[in-house]
Amino acid sequence: MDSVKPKRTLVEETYNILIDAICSGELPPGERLNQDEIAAKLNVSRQPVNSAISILKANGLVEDTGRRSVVVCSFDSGLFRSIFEYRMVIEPFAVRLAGRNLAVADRQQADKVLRAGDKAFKSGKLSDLLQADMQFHEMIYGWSCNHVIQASMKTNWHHIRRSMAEVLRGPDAVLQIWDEHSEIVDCLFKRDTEKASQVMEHHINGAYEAIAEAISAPEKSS
Amino acid sequence: MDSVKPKRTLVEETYNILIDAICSGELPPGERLNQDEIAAKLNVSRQPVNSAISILKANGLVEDTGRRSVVVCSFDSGLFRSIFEYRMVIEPFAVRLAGRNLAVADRQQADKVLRAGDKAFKSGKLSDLLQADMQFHEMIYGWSCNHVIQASMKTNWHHIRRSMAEVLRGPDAVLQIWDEHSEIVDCLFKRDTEKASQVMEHHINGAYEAIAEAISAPEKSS
DNA sequence: CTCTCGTATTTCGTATACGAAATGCAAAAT
DNA sequence: ATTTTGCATTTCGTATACGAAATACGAGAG
Repeated sequence: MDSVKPKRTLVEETYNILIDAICSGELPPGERLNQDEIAAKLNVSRQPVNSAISILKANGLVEDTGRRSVVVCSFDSGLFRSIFEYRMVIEPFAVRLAGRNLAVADRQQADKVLRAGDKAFKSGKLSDLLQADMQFHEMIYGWSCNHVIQASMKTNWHHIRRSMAEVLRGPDAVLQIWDEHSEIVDCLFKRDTEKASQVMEHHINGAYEAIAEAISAPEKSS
Repeated sequence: MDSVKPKRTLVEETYNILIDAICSGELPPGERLNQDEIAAKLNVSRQPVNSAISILKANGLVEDTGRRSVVVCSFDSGLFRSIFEYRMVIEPFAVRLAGRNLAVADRQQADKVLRAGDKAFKSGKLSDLLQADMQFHEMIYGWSCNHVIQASMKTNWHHIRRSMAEVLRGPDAVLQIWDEHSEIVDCLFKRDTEKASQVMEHHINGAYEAIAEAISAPEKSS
C-alpha cells in the first residue's frame, strides 16, 4: 500500500501559478500584481496570494514600488549577461562532475531526452525546443550530484524562460544548437569528460550569441 | 530633504530573525518551528510568521515533515561538499571578473575590510573572523558585477554560517587563512588577475580542508 | 500491566475582518 | 483652463476566527 498524496498547500499552488505566469510572459515586466484580482481568479482568499507574493519578492521575481503594489521585475539585460557568463563556467563544470559520477548517469534517460529534443527541433516550435533544452541541461545538473548547481540553475532557468518569452514574440529565430547535446552525451559515455566539457562550453557560448542577437535585433524586423 | 525610511514589513522582519536563528545554530537542525510560540516571542500575530516560514520552506532552510510541523533542515555533509566544490570554481571566476571590471573595485573599501579581518584574526574570536571572511568574499562578488554569483553565494553563506556554528561548539580550530586575502587584493590591483584567481582557488581549497577536518574530527575531543 | 481506541487539545492552513496608507476623482480656487 | 485640495474608494498588511488534521492522553479490554 502506498502513502497518500502529499497535499500541496494553496500557497505553493499559487506560487507555482504566479511564477509560471511571470516566466511565460503572461505577466510582463512592470505588471502590477493585484492581490484581490489574483485571489478571485484562482478562487482562493487573499491570504495565500499574499504569502506567495512574499516568496516571489524574496526571490527577486517581483519588487515592491514603495507604494502599495508590487510589480514584476523589469528584465535587466545585465542579468541576462550575468546568467550566460555564469553558465559559461558552471555548465562545463557540471559536465566534468558528471563525468566523475558516471555511475549515476542513465543512458536510457539520456536517449529519451535527446529524442524529445529532436522531435521538438523538427516540430519547429521554439517553446517546445526550449522546454527540451532545459530538460537536457537539468539532466546534466542531476548527474553532477551537486545540489548548489541544481538550485542556482533552477532560478536562472526562470529568467531564461522569461527572456525567451520576449524572443518568441519576435521572428522565429531557429536555434541550431540541438546536435551538440548528443555529442556531449556521447563524449561523456565514452569517458572523454574533458571533450564533453569543452563541447558544453562551446554550446553555451553559441546559445548566448544566438539569443543575444535575437534579443537585440528584433526591432529590425518589425 | 530625504525620503522617509522604507518601513520593513513584519514578514521580512520575522524572516530575517528566523534565518538568523537558524544560521547561528540557535535553532538547530531538526528543531520544530511552532508558529504560536514564535509569534508570541516576537510579539506579532501568527500570520507574518506563517508567511516567513513559507519563504524559508521555498528556500530550503526548513522542510515540512508531512505531519503538522516544519523542522529546520538537517545539515547534510553532501551539501557542504557541494558548496565547496562549487566555490572552488566560482570564487576564482569571480576574481577573474573583478580583474576585468577593476574600475568598480575600491582600494579603500578593500583596506577597510582587510583591516577588519586582521583585527578579528587577532581577537581570536572565530565568529568575528567568519563575519570578516564573509565580508571579504562578498566584496569580491560585488566587484565581479555578476548578480548570479552574488545571489547564489548569499544562499551558500547561510549554509556555511550554519555549519560553522557546529564547528564553533568543538575545539577552537583557528583557521590560518586570512593572509591570503590581502595577497588576492594585491594581485588584483597589480593587474595580475590570473595570479589572484589562482590564490583564490588555493584559498578555498585550504578553507575546505580546514573546515572539513574540524567538522569530521570534533568527536575526538569530547 | 500492556495495548488499543476514543476523545480532548494542539497546531496548522485558510478565510474573513479591520485599520492605515495610497490612489482616484471631482469640486473649489486661482 | 489648470491646479489644488478634501473625500470616497481601493489595496495592502496584519490580526483574528474557524475548521480540519495531527497529536496527546486516559480509560477500558485483554
